[in-house]
Amino acid sequence: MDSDSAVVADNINAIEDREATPRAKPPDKINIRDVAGEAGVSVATVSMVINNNPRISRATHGRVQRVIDRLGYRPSRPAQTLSGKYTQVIAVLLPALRHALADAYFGELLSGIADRAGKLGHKIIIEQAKPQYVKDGKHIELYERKFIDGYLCLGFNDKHKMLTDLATRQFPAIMVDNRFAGNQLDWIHCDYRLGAEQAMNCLLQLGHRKIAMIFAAPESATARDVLEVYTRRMAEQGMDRVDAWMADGMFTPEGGAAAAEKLAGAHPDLSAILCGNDKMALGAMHYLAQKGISVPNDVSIIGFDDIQHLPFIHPSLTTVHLPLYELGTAAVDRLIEKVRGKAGSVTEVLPTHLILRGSTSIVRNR
Amino acid sequence: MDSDSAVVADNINAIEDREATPRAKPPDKINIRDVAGEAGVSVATVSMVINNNPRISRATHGRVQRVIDRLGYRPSRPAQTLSGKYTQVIAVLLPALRHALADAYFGELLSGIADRAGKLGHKIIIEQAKPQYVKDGKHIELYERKFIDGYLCLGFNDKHKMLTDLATRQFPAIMVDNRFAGNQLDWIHCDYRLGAEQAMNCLLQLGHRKIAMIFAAPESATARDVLEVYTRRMAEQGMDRVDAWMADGMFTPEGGAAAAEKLAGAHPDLSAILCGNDKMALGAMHYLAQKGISVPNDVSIIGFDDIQHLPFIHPSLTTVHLPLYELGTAAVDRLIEKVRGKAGSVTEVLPTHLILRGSTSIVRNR
DNA sequence: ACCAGTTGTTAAACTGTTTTACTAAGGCTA
DNA sequence: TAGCCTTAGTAAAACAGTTTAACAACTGGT
Repeated sequence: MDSDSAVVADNINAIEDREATPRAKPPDKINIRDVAGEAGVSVATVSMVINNNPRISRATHGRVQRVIDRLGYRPSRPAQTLSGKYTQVIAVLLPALRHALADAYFGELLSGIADRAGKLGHKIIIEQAKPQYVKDGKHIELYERKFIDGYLCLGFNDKHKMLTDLATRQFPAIMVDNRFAGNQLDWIHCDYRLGAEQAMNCLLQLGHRKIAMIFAAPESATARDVLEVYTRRMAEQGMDRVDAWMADGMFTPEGGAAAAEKLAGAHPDLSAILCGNDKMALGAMHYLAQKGISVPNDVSIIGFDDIQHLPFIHPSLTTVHLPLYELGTAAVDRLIEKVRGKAGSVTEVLPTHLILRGSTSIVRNR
Repeated sequence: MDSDSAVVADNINAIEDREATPRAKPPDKINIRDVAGEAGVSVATVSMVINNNPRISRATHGRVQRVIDRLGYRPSRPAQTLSGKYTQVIAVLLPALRHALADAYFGELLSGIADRAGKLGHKIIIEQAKPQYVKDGKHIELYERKFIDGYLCLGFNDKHKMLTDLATRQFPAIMVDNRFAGNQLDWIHCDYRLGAEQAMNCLLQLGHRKIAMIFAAPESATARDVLEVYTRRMAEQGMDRVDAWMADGMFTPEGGAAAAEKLAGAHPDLSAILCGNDKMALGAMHYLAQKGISVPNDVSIIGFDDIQHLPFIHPSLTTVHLPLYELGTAAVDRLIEKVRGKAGSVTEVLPTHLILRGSTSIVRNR
């Protein structure tokens, strides 16, 4: 009977299956061997077709590619990584700031990074380096367990000692928009010096001399670049004791407002304020408006960043444009080159430019 | 002598190594076999130690663990993934909005997702579903090439047809803070109906009847939930033709301002505006302030989201708090359960609550 | 006709882990 | 004391690719 022979067949199959593939695999999950069998070539050939190896002839390539398409075969990334050298994943490390993932500055950098990485067939993993995270050595695991090929470090400064972990181990890593103490790490950042010169040129040419500065995070090298230019340009104008003309605005609008209050209180005759970023400039403008001090008629304001989508700011903000998106794309390029061993040490600077808008005007005697 | 026998042993090892591994491997890269050899156990035992398998005795576990620590061994994730079932990575898909990565709403969701995923030993990959990305089928590759275990979809609505690709293939995926056409996908979202009821209760109890609404994205199910409650509650008050009381604010402050202008023009007697999110509420308030219309004396405003860090908003905004952070953590939990096969279909709602601040007050005859 | 060189393809080794089936030893019951 | 569970550990197969040495089939030169 059919059922009998079926049983026998089943038993035979069961034995053979036991020998060949103990657990039956779902037939829809096809691998490189299936493709090779179907195309009548070896797995090596299929692998070479996938990777566009020129050793394969056009004819074979086409034939195999057709089988791949027909079967809907997709190479397993974990297998490729295990066998090959790279993960095609890069980590984006952020500091433990509460709203880092909702920030215009990081958002612009991340857009550039994500777009470029995607275009180059890389994925990005985003991690926030919270204290416990660092204590557990998760940032080291990331590379050592072969999750990633390398790191992009955003928003860190000299205080973040965990970066030395990456430096001493020689992991491929690039600091984005900053430098790290003693150049232990490769870096690429906007030309904050140039930006500061552009801003100071603008204010000085408009006749301003009593220029205050709202800075933030002096533990960051690029922030110090700006401070240094500001200090020098002021000294050139005979203003030697600038310390009383500077206040920390903590990178936030509220901090900017508080700093503006402090500065305006100490120097009622100030005619311009240079701000370390747009958010602090926004806060300063808000404070001045409340006090009935007109921007730009009484006080001129310049920011840094040129963040998009500042809603309803009046007057519009004159600012130093930082090419953050381009910085993100360039950082990805440099990191991948570094991973591939094609790059020596990376130290690169991207030019800024001033965007003249409504918050600056010629100085007026007050 | 000891040194002699050591030399002999070395030679034997050298020969065996030559046979086993033709190319010399860098000695710093140690694997499970090295650990097994050093500890005098099989690789299986080491594997079981790593994974805390109870089959291993306390004594052996301790001995092997010590070797692991001494050698600084870290299991290779790609190898674990290849051999095992899971990648321990989840994809966060975002729509192709220009500043999605700099948005307070997404930022809060992402924080919850990132924190919870990290705590559970998972990594997150963030991808924006741009047209070309979808056309290339990258969103499908992500799962089929075993980059990830599953998807969290943020900010999508019924218009995003690419989600059906995930649904038809039965990939583990959860829509976060929305539903998808015909419930093809699992979802978890804030209780927008409840939020709308809370907001309407508030306004009605304050005596408001001429309540306008600034909505956005009616192609989104949760947005429709709010509209539906608004329409019903208005109808209960005898207000049947509400269409003229509604305007699309596009989720942006500018859109909110424009919508407020349109509504205030059509209904100079309106006494309150319900806004689909805080950003549009902000825009509406800005427009009203410019027109000399006082909030809340002349017009009450209620928003949705309770986004943090709205700088210098006066009066402070009464709003429906959405538990976005918690939603993010819950979404991760549900997705991982689903990946592990521990969950059936996921349809979950998280309660909202009203935060009463300064932008609402009792109605006043105008 | 023979040898060298080029081209295209293959077999086999290798990547680093998990898992399953098996074994040996020890303890318990009948 | 034989028989049967447990317990703790091992050997080997599987996972799904890449890489390389070797080889076969041509081509061209002498």
